[in-house]
Amino acid sequence: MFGLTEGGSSVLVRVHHFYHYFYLPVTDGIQPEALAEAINRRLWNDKTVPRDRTVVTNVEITTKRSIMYFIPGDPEVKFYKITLLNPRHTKDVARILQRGGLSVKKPNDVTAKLPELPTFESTLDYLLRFMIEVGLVGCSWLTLPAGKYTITEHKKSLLQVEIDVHANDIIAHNPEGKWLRTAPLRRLSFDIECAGRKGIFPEPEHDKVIQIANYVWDHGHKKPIAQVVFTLKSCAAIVGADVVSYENEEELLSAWARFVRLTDPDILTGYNIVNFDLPYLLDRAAQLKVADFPLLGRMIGQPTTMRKTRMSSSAFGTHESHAFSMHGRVIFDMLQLITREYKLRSYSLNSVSAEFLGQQKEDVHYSIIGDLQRGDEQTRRRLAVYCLKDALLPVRLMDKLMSLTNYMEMARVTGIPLGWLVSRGHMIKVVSLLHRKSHLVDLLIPDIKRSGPEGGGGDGPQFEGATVIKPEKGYYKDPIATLDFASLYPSIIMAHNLCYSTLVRPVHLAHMKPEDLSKSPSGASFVKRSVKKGILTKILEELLAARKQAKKDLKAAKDPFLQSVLNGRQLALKISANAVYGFTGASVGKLPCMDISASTTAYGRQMIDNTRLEVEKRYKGATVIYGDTDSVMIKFGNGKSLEECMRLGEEAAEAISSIFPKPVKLEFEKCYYPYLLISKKRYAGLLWTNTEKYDKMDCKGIEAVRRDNCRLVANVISSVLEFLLKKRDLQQAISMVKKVISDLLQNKIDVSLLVVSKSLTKTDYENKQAHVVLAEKLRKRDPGTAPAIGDRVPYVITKGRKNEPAYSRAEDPLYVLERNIPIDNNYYLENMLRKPLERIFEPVMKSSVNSLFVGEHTRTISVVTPKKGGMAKYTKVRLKCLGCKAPINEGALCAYCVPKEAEHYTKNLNTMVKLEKAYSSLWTECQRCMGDICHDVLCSNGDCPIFYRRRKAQIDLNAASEKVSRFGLDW
DNA sequence: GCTGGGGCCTAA
DNA sequence: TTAGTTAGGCCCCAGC
Repeated sequence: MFGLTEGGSSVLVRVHHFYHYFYLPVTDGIQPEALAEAINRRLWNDKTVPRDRTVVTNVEITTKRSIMYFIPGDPEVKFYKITLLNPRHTKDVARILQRGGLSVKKPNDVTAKLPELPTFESTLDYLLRFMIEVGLVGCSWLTLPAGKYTITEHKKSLLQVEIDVHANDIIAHNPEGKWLRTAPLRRLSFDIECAGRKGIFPEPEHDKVIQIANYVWDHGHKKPIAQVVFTLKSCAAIVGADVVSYENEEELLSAWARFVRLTDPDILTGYNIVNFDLPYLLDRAAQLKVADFPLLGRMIGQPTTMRKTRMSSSAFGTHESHAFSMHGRVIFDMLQLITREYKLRSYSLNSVSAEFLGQQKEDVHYSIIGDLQRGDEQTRRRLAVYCLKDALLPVRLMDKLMSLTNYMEMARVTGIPLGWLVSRGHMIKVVSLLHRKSHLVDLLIPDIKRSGPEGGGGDGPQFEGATVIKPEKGYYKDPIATLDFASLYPSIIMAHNLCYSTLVRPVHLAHMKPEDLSKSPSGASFVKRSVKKGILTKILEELLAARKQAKKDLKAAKDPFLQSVLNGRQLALKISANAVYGFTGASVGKLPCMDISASTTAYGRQMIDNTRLEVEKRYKGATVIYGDTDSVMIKFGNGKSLEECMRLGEEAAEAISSIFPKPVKLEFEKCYYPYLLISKKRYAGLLWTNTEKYDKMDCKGIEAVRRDNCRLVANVISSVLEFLLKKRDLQQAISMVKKVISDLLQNKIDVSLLVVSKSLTKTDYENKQAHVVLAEKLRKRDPGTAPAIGDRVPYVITKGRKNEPAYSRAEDPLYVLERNIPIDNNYYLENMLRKPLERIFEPVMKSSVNSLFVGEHTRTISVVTPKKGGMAKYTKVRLKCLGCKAPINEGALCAYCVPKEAEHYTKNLNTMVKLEKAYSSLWTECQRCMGDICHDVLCSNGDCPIFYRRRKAQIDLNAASEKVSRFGLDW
């Protein structure tokens, strides 16, 4: 175990005498010793282990029950507890028993062949088994009593203290009271820069690592311990940071690895370090044969290794990733964390920093990095400042988002180690909770057979889900009350005692008293809690009780650090409670049980139906206009005031709650007033929780909150909704839309607002799609920077050739900007803006919605000649007179316009001056953003609207000054 | 021009 | 070696 003492010294605790084990149901007549011998012999014969090795050290008979099914009379069952010397062989031993055919000697000397047998808990991780048995949860404190441990003399690790202890002597503490606070874990945040060949994205086989910037910052401290940047070649001094320069790359790498060992962080962080910085460094060091570089872990002489992984889940999507063996340090990549926890349009460090920290960073394109490196110590300093910022931002994000605090609390609440929260999915949390609770009451968890890839699983839904009430679409000027079931699925599981351990199989139903049973609407039977309380019920009750307590403590807490810990805890408890239902329904999981999940949703469907009936029965003139899963939206009648609506909602929630079993609770939470209901899962309204002032505008499922359209659409829809709901001014909404349409058709909209981004989710697609086709195109342009699976691909739709399909007209926004490729404005209007606008205006407009899209404002302005494709290739661009656009051969004006030269010249000059001003103000804005008004702006941040405007301004300015120069009046 | 299904993303 | 669930809207491609 790696950790810290109260005084802040780092400690490695080496735990001895804890052996892994699992269970097997007893076969009559087979003695434990004989079973142990048979298994060991089989392992020798199979040459799994050499003959001098004893794998199974002990088998004993214990009395337990399986967690699966309630059996009439709830009889105890005998199991062999099979203990192994080394957990590594658990799988081999379990497999021998599962397959059957093991020859075991009976006491009467007859040899019996074991049948195929189910094993129990052999897949439980050894580490988790240890923690459960000792009562230890992740990120918690433990005591080693004086005299019960020894301090190791010959250390094998980098930690300050190394201790040997017997597993039985460890005293674990619940993270409460005195043990609530967390240890000040040391974080090292780093970022690398690399460059070599011009214009090519760096590859570790060819391109050097030129800088590594670092922040060492203990969690909970106000200031960093160190800010260090390692550079290749000299670098001018940076105030507040240490600069260490090397002439040779091998030395640089070796020195950084030494720095890691010296600062010895508990947590390694950064942005995309898992899939870029760390693999790059390890590959590069291998290439250069820097032997001591991989020694980044805390165990002396144990190098860090890396392997590629591919994780996919419906929750996180598919991601190709890397796994590292780095003992004693948790790799906490902020990119990974943020993609998991937040749904954003873009996950670039820039965009994420803007979103959460309100600050941008200079985004230096990789092609410029090489030039800065090849310059002098000043340009390298420039790069180092940039690199340091990239190392700082991840720590800032971690603190701002409370990521570490929240994750540590999640580790405590679910009992798993911190690192697992980053490297594994949601299921492991429930597995841990299930094992912990089961262990206390002698229930065993079966190892379920893995069905093959095409086995039991399959693609479609495995059971019926929730009800979505058919919406009465429209715009409601009356207040709409919303009633919600609080924690619906957890409360159903508790109310009906749904659990693995309470499920009764059909064959046993006849042997049970009917009054002990309840049958769910989906047909499964469970025993009532008076007979046996389910494990899931217990887990959920404890989670919810703990959450109540955490919220209470949070209110009472004065210290902001403790407040954040407690807030993290109540959040973790809520997430964990909600994960239980999903776990039972995860068909490819550790312990799926469709009877539980299908019953849960079936009860839910019944409850929402009943709620609706009750509301409409009890309140004359009330209608449930919509509802989804756990909520109903009620219109109590015409002309009701907000106060009345709230009072009725309150009353209805209270009254109707009583018809459901405890702890189910229907709550009145809010009113929508006014309310726009577009369709199932799509609505918007002003949300009121008091009668004084609305809380906010709430949008669900509408384009304004979706990430699969461009910002222009989201912004316009948001504004329209604001006009309609807040100001209730249809005319203003209409004129705003007309203005946007007019701007769009006249090319006045920023490219950044037209960028669409979609996730690349797989490799083989059936149909062609814009983001997929573009990703392929980009791969051909530059394989190094092309989007990978799991990335979001940004694009704009260009004009392209005539009749060219939309998917092949998608183009990289930066590419479009640089080459001045025309954008298909009409496509944006007709295919992206029109339908969403129609859907929103339709319920509120008396006249035809079509009027929005015809008229003066839809006049198109002629656009620049396409530079590529179409006929442009074959036509030579001819000069045109700047006065009357007549073709001319040279100069600025045709013969007719020459007399007015002074006038035309002044006009063009004024235009140029105006553009110059616009450009320079954008330039200043960028300089301000990068925090340096003395240097060139190097930023090319594809997420920043200013960047697009600045580039566009530059292009326009160049065109204008080109025109002015054609007059040949060089002053 | 219509329809079905793939794909994406969201609600809960 | 690993992955929480179903319901549902809507855009676009592909095929007729």
